[in-house]
Amino acid sequence: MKKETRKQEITRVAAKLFKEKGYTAVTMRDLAAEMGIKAASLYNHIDSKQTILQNIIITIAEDFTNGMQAITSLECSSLQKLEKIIALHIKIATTNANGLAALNSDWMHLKHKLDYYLKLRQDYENNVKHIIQNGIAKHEIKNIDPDVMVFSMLTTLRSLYLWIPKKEIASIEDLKASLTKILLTGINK
Amino acid sequence: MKKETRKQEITRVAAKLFKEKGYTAVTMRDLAAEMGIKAASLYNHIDSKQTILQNIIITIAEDFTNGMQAITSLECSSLQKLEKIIALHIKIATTNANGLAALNSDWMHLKHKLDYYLKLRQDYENNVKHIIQNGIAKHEIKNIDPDVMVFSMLTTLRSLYLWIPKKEIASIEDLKASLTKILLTGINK
DNA sequence: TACATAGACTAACAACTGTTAGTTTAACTT
DNA sequence: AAGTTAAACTAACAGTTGTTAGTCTATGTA
Repeated sequence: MKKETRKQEITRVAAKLFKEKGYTAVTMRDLAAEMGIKAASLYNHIDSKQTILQNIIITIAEDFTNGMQAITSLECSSLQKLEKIIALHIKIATTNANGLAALNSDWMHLKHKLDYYLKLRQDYENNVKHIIQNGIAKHEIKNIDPDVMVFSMLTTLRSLYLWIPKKEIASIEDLKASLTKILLTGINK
Repeated sequence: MKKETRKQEITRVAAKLFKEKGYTAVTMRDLAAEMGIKAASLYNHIDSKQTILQNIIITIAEDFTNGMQAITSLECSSLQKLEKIIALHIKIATTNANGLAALNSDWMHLKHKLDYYLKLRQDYENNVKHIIQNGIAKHEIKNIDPDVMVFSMLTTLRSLYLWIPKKEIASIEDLKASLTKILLTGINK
């Protein structure tokens, strides 16, 4: 566990502020004050406000993409894959709740990387949908509108960052169990 | 159906812009341009940017509160009440998707009415939780952590505004049916 | 016709925005 | 001891922000 660089510290603190007030509402002076320095000093470490947002969001989006890649290449049932997806979301939400907040609320403020982000997101959703469609075809999953299933499941999982910080670490396993039961037995055949 | 006043028109257009970019990122000049007038002219109709946000959010929050009050006073099973709650969310999301977006993303930018909003929201959540707890006590609902159930159900319902505008009006009834099945058979005993 | 009103306009404000330039200071390296 | 560097600082910039004051114009009413 290497010591955090100043740049990483700024990114982490920025994510926290973005979660509280949103990207646009957080000024570089706010961020500097939270770091205990002046706004101009931030620029010794980072290029711009925009690249802070980029770093936060793209890092997480790629975490999801990599996680999904691992899951799709598994040889297991659709339900088991969905279970892995739930675990992936819980993992990332516990690791980086603040960053997830920025991803969920401020992605539209991305500039250069907006299209890239949207592609990663769309690919991810398509993967979830294919897993569900496969499950329906193999009679593992109820024959309900797959779009509605994807929506219901992903909106819950995408909001975990709001929820997890309130729970103690010990109960994360319980959360995973409850959530799996709620999300999957509703569609399990 | 009375004709929309200029003030209502501004509120409606503001909600649309707030949905796209968020409250802070939308300037009064943006809003004026969308209305086809100059920023200063807006002030012939509204008091401030803040009161626009207030009107949007508090109106909807009170719609939810009133809807919940009607539901809690019903004499029916817990599952039927939850079904009514799903219907309430779909109703409001179809009526005012843009306003819901502002409520979900920009409530923290409320000033005078922030505490009032938070109270309405907390009361609403408590009501949902009580309905679920009652259902568990009466063996209508599976004995899973009620907090996780409330979270899962409400985050899905609160995100409907993102989803519904993509669907045609004809399929809203289908959506309601699918969503009820997904959300309720997962917890139904 | 005379008048009142609604609703647009221009001009301006003080405060705040992200960012740059140039400088200082304290800690490591040689 | 001398030199280098990381990382803070002050000062300032050009543009943007919400909002106010005062003015003009068309429409409806007496």
